[in-house]
Amino acid sequence: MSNAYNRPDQLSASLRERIIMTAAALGYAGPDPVARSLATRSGGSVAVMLGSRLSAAFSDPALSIVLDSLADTLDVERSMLLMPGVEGGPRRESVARAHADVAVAYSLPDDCAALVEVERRGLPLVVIDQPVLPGSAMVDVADRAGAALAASHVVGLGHRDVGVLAFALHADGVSGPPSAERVATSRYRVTRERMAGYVSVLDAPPVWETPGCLRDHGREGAHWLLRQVPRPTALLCMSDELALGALRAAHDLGLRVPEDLTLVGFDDTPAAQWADPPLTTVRQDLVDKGRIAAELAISLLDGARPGPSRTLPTTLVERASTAPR
Amino acid sequence: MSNAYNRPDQLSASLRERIIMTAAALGYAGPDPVARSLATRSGGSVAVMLGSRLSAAFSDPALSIVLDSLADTLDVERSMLLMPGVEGGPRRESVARAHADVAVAYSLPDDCAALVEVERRGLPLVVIDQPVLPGSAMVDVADRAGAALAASHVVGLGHRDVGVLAFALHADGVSGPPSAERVATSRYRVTRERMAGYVSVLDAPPVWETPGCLRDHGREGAHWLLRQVPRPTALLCMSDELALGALRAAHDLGLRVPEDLTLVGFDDTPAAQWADPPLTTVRQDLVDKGRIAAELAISLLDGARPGPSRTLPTTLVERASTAPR
DNA sequence: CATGCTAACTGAAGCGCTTCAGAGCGGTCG
DNA sequence: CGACCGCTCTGAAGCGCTTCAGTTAGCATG
Repeated sequence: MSNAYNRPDQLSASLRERIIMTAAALGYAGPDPVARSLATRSGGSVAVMLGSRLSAAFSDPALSIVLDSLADTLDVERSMLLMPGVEGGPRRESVARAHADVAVAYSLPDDCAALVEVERRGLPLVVIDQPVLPGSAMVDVADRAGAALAASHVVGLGHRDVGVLAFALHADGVSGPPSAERVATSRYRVTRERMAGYVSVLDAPPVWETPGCLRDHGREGAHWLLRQVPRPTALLCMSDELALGALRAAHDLGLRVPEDLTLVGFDDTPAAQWADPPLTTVRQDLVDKGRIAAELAISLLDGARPGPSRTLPTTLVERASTAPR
Repeated sequence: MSNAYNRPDQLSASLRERIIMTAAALGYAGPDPVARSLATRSGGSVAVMLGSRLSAAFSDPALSIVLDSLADTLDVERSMLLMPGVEGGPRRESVARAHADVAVAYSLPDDCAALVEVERRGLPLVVIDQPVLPGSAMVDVADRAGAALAASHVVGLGHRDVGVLAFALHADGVSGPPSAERVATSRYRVTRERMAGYVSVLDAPPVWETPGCLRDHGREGAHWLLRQVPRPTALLCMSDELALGALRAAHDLGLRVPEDLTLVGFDDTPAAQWADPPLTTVRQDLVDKGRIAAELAISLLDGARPGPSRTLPTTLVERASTAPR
C-alpha cells in the first residue's frame, strides 16, 4: 500500500523501504495522479481561459506577466490548464473535460459559451478584468479612472484635438471608426470603461477601433486618426502596444513625438519604458493582478465565498511621449 | 447510468430523457472528468514543459506561434497543461502530479530534472528543438545549416569583421563574451548548433552571450560587439528579437542599417518583417513545428514508437537589413 | 407453440488511489 | 499478572466513472 509514498511517518523505515524496492522491481512508476485526484476529490489544476488563440493572446505582453505571477502564486501541485479561445473564448467542450476544480477567466467577452459551462459544472470562478459575473470572484483595475487620468493629462497640456485608439468593442474582427451604438453595446467591459473614462473628459473625440491589440493595428488606426481634420495633436491609446504602433505611424508620417504628437498608452508594460521616446502611460500593477487572481482561486478552493471585486488602482506615469501642445 | 451522456444510441430517447431530467433535478452536473479519466485510463491533457518562467518564455514570439499551432492540432479533449520553468525547467514535482499521458518539452537544457521525472513515470515524450533524448520523439530544425547560410550570406557580401550575438549557453544568467570552454560545454543544443554553423564559415568571430533572448539583451550585446576593434560590419544574431535589439543599438550609436551595419536574425517571426528596415533572417516554419509536435504526441499516444527526429529545413530570407560591405 | 434473435436495459466489476476502522503486538503501569 | 496504551501494519470501502456480461422483453420465424 502506498502509505509508503505519502505518509512515511505511518510505517517503519524498513517496511517502507521494502515496499518501495518491490514496487520498483515490479516496474511500478509511483502513484497515479488521476486516481489520486479521484480519491481526494481534487482536480489538480486551474483552468485558465483565454479570449483568443495563443499567438494573439500573447501579443499582449500584459498577459504573460499576469499569468506568470498567477502560476508563481499557485501551489506546486496545481498547474495551469491553458485553454485558448477560438472566437471569444475557449470551446465549451474543453471546459467540460478539464481536470480542474477552479477556473480563471482572463478578459473574456460578456457572453461566452465557456462561462456557461463553468456555471453548469459548478466550478468556482475567478474573473480577471471582465466580464462582471455574479457569483464569481473578480480582480480588475480602475479602468475608467485611469483613462480619465490620461485624458485630463493631455487636456491639461493644452491639447484640444485628441484622438482615441481603442481596442475591440466586439469579437467580430471589425476595425474602423465605430458607431455610437457599437460603442454602447460593446461586449468588453474594459473597452467600455476606458472609453467612458476618455469621454468623461473629452467631448466626442474621433475614435478608431482595432480588431486586436497588435502593434500593427495601432499603426493602422493612428494613420487614419492622423488624417482627420483638424489633425489630432494627441492620441490616447488603450494599450501600450497600440501606442507603440501609433509611435510607428507618427514616424511614418514624419511627425515627432512629443513635439508634433503627444501619445499616451495604457498598462505600463516593459516595452513602454524602452520605447523611444519612453511612453507616458497609465500604469496598472500586472504582477499584483496575477497574484491576487491566484489568491482568490485558492480561497475559493478553500470554500470561501466570492467577496466583492478587488479593484487595483491605476496611476499616470509621465514619461517623454507627452508635451504641451 | 451515464450511458445517457456518452452513447445515446444504446438506449431509447425516452429513457435517456428521463435520466437526464432526474439527474438535473438532483443537481447532477454531468460526468466527472477525473473519474472518467481513471476509468478510461487517459490523462486528458498534454504536459507542456517550458525552460523558463512565462514572462521570459513568451518574450520569445516564436513560442506562442509554436504553442498555438500545437494547441490547434491537438483534439478538443486534450488541453495543454502549461508547466513553466524555474531554473532551466519545470519542477519535478509538477511533472509527477500532472494529469497528462504525454509530455512535450520545449527547448529545455540537456540536464533537466523534469525530464528525469518524465522518464520515471514512463510518459511518452516529444521534444521540440532540444535536448536530444533517446527514446523520445523529436522535432527540430536545421539549426547548423541555417546558421551557416546566414554566415555565408554576409561573407558573400564582402564582410570580414562579423560579430555573433548568441543566446544563453548555460542557465546561469551570465552574459558577456564566453570562453571557448563555456561554448563547448553548453547545455543547449540549439545554441551549440547555431554557433557551430556560424563558426564553420567564420573564423573565431567575436561573440557575446546574452542571458536570454530579450530585445534588450540584444541591445546590450550589440553595444559591446560594436565597441570592438576592428568594429564588426555585420552581426549574426541567434534570434530575431536579439537582432531587433541590435538594430536599436545601431540606432543608439548613429549607425545606419544596412549601410553601416549588416544584420541577420534567426526564426523569421512576424516582427522581423515589420522592422525598419525589414530583417534579413533565417526562416524556420514555426507553425509546422508546433503541428508536427502535436502529431508526434498523438501518435505516441496511439502507441507508435518514437521514430527518428523530424528536422525541418531552414532558409535564408533576404530583406533590407543586409548589404555589401 | 416453442425457438431464436435483436433491441433495450441492468448490475457488477474494476480503474488506482486514499482513508479509516480494526488487528496484532510489545511494553508499561497499577 | 492483567489491563491498557501506542505503534505498526492490514483490509475493506468508496471516489464516479466505463465496460461488458447478463437479463428481460418483444417479435418474427419454423
